Amino acid sequence: MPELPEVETIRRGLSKYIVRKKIREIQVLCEKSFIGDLTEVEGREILEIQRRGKALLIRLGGGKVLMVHLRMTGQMIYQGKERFAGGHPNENFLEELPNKQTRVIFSLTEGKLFFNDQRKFGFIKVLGEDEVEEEAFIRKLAKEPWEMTEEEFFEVLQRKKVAIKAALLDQSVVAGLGNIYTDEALYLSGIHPKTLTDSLNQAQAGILLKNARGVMEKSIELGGSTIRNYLNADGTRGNYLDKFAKVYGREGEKCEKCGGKIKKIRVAGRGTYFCEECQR
DNA sequence: CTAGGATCCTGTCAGC
DNA sequence: TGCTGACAGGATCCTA
Repeated sequence: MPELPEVETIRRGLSKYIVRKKIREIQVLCEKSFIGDLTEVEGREILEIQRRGKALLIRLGGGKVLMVHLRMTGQMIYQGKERFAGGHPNENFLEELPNKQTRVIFSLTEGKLFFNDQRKFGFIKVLGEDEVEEEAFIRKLAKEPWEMTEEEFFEVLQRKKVAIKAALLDQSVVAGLGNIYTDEALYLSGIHPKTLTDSLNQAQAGILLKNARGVMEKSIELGGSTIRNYLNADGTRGNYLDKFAKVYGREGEKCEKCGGKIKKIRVAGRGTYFCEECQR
């Protein structure tokens, strides 16, 4: 799924196009993708888009909120005079919509907003303003890397005894990291993904937190995985990961730092890339 | 507390 | 060409 940088990119991009427009009508093409009562949000104005970890909170008039979680393959695509697409990068960014993977369509006062989701793990949920903090996912969410001090991060890790990769993926430890940025941050920090959290010292924890911030900041600057960098200038397909990923998806390639081979293993149930030489 | 697996679902790719 | 299994940028739930 889209991780924090992609969700933030969607938040910023979509804000330009849909804030101050009204939701005229909602079509739910897949029941499980939309949780709640349509009629509570139809006719409402879109006031603001916020983000909490990997979740979007679309604030509406009347004290209603649409919580969006893209999970693995969710996408938000606005089509008005212009198109803005973000989330899981695939050809849906360019295709005529709706298509087979369209789950929900929001008709706005101008343009349409499509929620596409190949695997149907994502969802949009109607909440009241006062229900947001009680919502299960939001309630468990830790601070984002920028809101947390190095000491705080170190203390959380000290209290646990799990593989550091599993800890970074745990949204109650730190919010926003997913499978890619976790591998990248560990690589930059020279830490093996299976290292137990309580065996890291304070300096290592500090470096890791800084690298987690750094790698996501850089990705946000590049616009995450949006339509802008999904296409190369000549119209051919491109992978935005090529721009900065040092280990993710690079099994068998040479490590930039030491020339060692990049390996792929399984940690916390996820495919995990790392350099056997520099990450001990 | 932990690890590990299954689960939700669709699609693609490698290997036979 | 067709089949099969593995795997996928997430999170939760279950069992041992």
